[in-house]
This record gives sequence, structure tokens and C-alpha cells, in this order.
Amino acid sequence: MSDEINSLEDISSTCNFIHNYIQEDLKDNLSKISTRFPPEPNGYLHIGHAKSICLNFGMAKLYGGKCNLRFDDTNPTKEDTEYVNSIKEDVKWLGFDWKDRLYFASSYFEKFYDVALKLIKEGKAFVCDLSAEEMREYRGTLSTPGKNSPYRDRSIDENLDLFTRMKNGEFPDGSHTLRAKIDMSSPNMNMRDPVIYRIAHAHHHSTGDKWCIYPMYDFAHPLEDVIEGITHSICTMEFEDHRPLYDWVVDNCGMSAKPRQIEFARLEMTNTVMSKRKLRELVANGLVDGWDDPRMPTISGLRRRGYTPESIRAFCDKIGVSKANSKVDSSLLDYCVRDDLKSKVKVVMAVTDPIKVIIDNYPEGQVEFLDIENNPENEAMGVRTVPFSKEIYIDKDDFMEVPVKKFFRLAPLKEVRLKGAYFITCVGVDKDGDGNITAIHCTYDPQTKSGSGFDGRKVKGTLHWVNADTAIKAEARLYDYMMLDNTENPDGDMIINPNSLVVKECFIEPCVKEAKAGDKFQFMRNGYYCVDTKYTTDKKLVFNRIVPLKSSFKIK
RNA sequence: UGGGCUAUCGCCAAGCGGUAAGGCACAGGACUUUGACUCCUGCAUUCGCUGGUUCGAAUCCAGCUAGCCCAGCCA
Repeated sequence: MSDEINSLEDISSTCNFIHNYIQEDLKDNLSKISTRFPPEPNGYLHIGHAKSICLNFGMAKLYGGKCNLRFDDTNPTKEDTEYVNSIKEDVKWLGFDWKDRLYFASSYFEKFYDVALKLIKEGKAFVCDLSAEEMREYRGTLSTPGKNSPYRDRSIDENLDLFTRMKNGEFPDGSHTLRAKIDMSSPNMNMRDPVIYRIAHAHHHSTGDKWCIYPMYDFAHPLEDVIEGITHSICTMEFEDHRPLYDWVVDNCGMSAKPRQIEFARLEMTNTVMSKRKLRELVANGLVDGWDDPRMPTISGLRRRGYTPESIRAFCDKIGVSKANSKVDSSLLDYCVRDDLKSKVKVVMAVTDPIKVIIDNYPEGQVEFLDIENNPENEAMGVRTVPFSKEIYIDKDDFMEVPVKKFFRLAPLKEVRLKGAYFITCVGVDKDGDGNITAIHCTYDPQTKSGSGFDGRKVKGTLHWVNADTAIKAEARLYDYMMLDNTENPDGDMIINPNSLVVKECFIEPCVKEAKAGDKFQFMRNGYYCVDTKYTTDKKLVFNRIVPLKSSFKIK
């Protein structure tokens, strides 16, 4: 898309503090930059991750550097190959290419171990026998300093022996840890002799049963960055307090690279939830149709809903990057998909809430084939042929027996245009015993045929319609925001917008017959839709509403 | 209440001592065979508050207030 940032001239409008840091570093001491997107493979990616992906890959591209995809798989109890596959798929789908730079923290385990040994030999790390509870007591609190572990002053030889035995599987989980020897009285909790290795007799998705000790994030992450030559390690704000520890590890690991950690605020959006915990809860409680439910903010959910990678990237560019907590209005994402789709997809006519219109003076049995442009904004998309005859459907919303003021649509004795066809005038309605309208009777004026150049009079409204005989029946799933303002009930249970999914039978013009899963359309005067990949079958087309069109028409 | 961070329009967000960019939303209007799109127009005498420095402060200083994060052998 034209408004994606691809060159340095483009950044003026969306400049952020990270650009400033990088530009300074490039001036002072760097020839090229290197970033990384480092997910833990313990779940599915969501649009918050997309922000990070766009940032990391975007910065690298903009400044002629590289961005790695690295799986931060240091906790075997939570990780799975299923997640690494879905994450790779999602990153690729978003349009980013890590080329040959696919890395796993787990492939560095040997190196981490060597650094741990080095730290022990230098007296900077020790094996601690404190239990988890004891360690919590020794750690102190936010406002009181901690106390040194009684094991802090073990000899280097003893530490070396113990750590080796930890590695060899001689001890059960939780019995020992390796800790960095820093400062138990630091006001920063992360510096109070943090654990850097724990024992976990667990099967790792990649290294299997080779290891039973695993490095902690705070130890592994800086080393991963150093090993890969990362220059700018971009992460979210909650790691800001970890930066002194990150720097401590970098300074003490004995390697020369000096990556710089930069923190930015996580993405939050209205009308949804973003935490992995809450998303997991929605899936577990059956409130949504899995991780890829079209209401979910997951990449797979957005994809199934019909969002394009371009629209998500544009969104990520527009929201900017800062350190302030903020909540982006979901209307910006809506805008981004519409803006992307408007000139790309075919505009077809579909009626999601049908009422029959009978054109009394149109010859019985006659069928006309009308040419209608596929996308008025994009002539290259050509035209298609649409059948028209005596009986058609229009949307119930487009008729009012007693019209409100400024109602431009069909009403008794009012004339409107049928898109691509004729002017029609309502001459009456059929009603059932309860007074419900069952059909609308109209007359048409043959002179007013679309494209004939007729300019005898004007009408204010143009309606979309579908020929009754040839209409394709399909299911329209009208999605709305997953969450309203209140995301929880008084008991603390998650609740979703009760109107977030309304299923309708709809009629669509025949050209849509060949549509395949994932195909996108604009339903004229209605919204953008995407053929659902999960429920569409050979017999049944299912459309997801991606987003409705804007409308300035409101009754009252 | 120890430490860290943040505060600019309804929502994001530029701004880096020289007199408040931009986008979304919203409101008017033009155009319209989509009440869409597009195009115009409007939308912060004011930057959390209070003082101070300065010819000049959103930008510097001091104090206050509010919000977020940290006491996993998670990341």
C-alpha cells in the first residue's frame, strides 16, 4: 500500500523514539542494525504481536539491516512445535521474510551452559539450595531489602561440582538453582541474585530429553541477542526493570557484542482483549469458536475474518510506537481494512434481509442480462453480467411503508433506481393476516434503463437487489466487536458482545457461485465479506462480514 | 509505602527553548447509478497540576497529582 513506510523520507509522519535511538547509534558506532522478533512458542500470535513484528522487521528493512525470527524456547513445560508452526505461518502471512535467519534459543543451550560455567568460575554465580518459598522470604519485599542466601559463599569448586551434577540429572526439580551473584539489597527486585538456571526434568519440543536444566529468560535472552549480533533488542515495557540485568549479563558473558534493549508499550485495543490468558479463557470456556474465531484478535482469527496482511500492516504503521500505555480505538482497524479492500475487491449485490419486490408491468418470464462494473473505482476489474426479471429481492431496510423524513429509499409512490437496471415506483404492498408486509409491488419505467442516457428525472436513492430466480442462497455471518465496554460480569467471568455474531440466510447474485474460501467481496451498500474457510462446503457458501460500510444515514 | 516508567484534542501520536504536525473518530458542505468512496471545511490560545528560570517553556528546573510495571525456579 502506498502509505506503508518503505523509505526514510516516509517516516516523518510516523517518527518515533526508536527511530531516534537507531539514527543516533548509526551515526555514532554502528554500520548496520540487526533486530529480532522473539516469540515464545507457547500460544498463538495476535495483533499485539503484529505490532512488534512490523516494528522489528520494519526497522531492519528501513535501515538496511536484518531481522531474525527467533523462538525463545527456554521453558519446555509450556512450549510446543504446534505453536512454532503456527507462528511461522502467521509471520509469513503478514508479509515478512526472515530468509535463512530462523533461530531457536534451544540451539544455544550449550553456549548458555558455558557462560554459566564462566560466571561460576569468576565467582559471579552460585548454586543455591533454597526452596522456592525460602527464596521468596530471602528476597525481601518491594520496600525492604533481601538477605543473602546462606549458600551464596560456596567455593567455586563446590559450585562447579553442584552445577555439573544439576546438569547430569542428579537432583530433582526445585532442589537447586543457579543464581547470579549481584545485590540482594538492590531496589530493583530483578537484581536480587536472580535465578539463571532451574532444574526441570521435562521433554523439550526441540532438544527432547537432552537437558534437565534450563536457563531463565533474563539469562538466556541477552545471550541470544549477543550470539546473533542483535544491535537493538526491542521488547515491551514490562521488561524495562530487567534492563540492568540484561546489561549485566551482556557485560559479564565474555562476548564482545553489545546489544541495546529498547522498550515500547504493548498494544491495547477497544472492544477486545489482548492477553494470552484471557484469549485462552475465551477458547477454553467455549465463548468463541477456537483460536481462529473471526472475532478473535489473533492473527489466525483476523485472517479467517478476512482482514488482509496489508490492512494489518497499515494499522501497525498508523498506531505509532511510544512508551505510554494506551488503548487504540478499533475503528482505526476498521478504517484500514476498508481502505485496503475498497479498490481491490469485486462489488456485488447481496441481500441479507430479503423482501420480495414484484414489478407488475415487467413481462412475465422475461430475463435481461445487465452489465455492471465490478468496481467503480477500479475500471481494470471489468464488468460482469447480472440477470434481472420480474421478481427480485431487496433489503427490508430499503423500504418503509411510512417513511421518515430524508428517507431516500423505497416507499409507497416513491421512485428509486435499481442499481444497473431501472427506476421503479412502489405502487402497493401485500400483507399477511397479521399485517406483515410479504411483498412489495412496483412498476418500472423502461425508458430509465441504466446506461441508456436517460436524464428525464433524477431519483435520490439507488438500491441493490438480487434477481429472485437466479439468486444464490448463502449464509452470512454478521460479526461485530467481540467485546463491549464491560468485558466481565460481576463474578469476574468473561463475557462477549451478545450481538458479536448474527447468522443470516442471504441471497446473492449468481457471479459469486465460483467463490472460493478466502475470497473477498464488497456487498454493495452493506459491507466487506470473506468466504469462510471453516464452514464453507461444496454445497454451502458461508460469508463472514469483515466490516460494515460506513453510513451517515441514521433514522432519527 | 522501595524502584522503574508514563501524562499533548473523544482515541492514537509528532514535537527535543522560538510561539501546538498527522491519522482515526466526529460535524458541516460538494460530488455520487454504493446515504460508500473521493474532495473541501471545521475540530487543543493550549500541552496532568502548581510554582520557577528565560525576551520567549509542551519542551529546562522544583514540587505535587494520577496511571502502569516489579516481590515466578514464566516470558
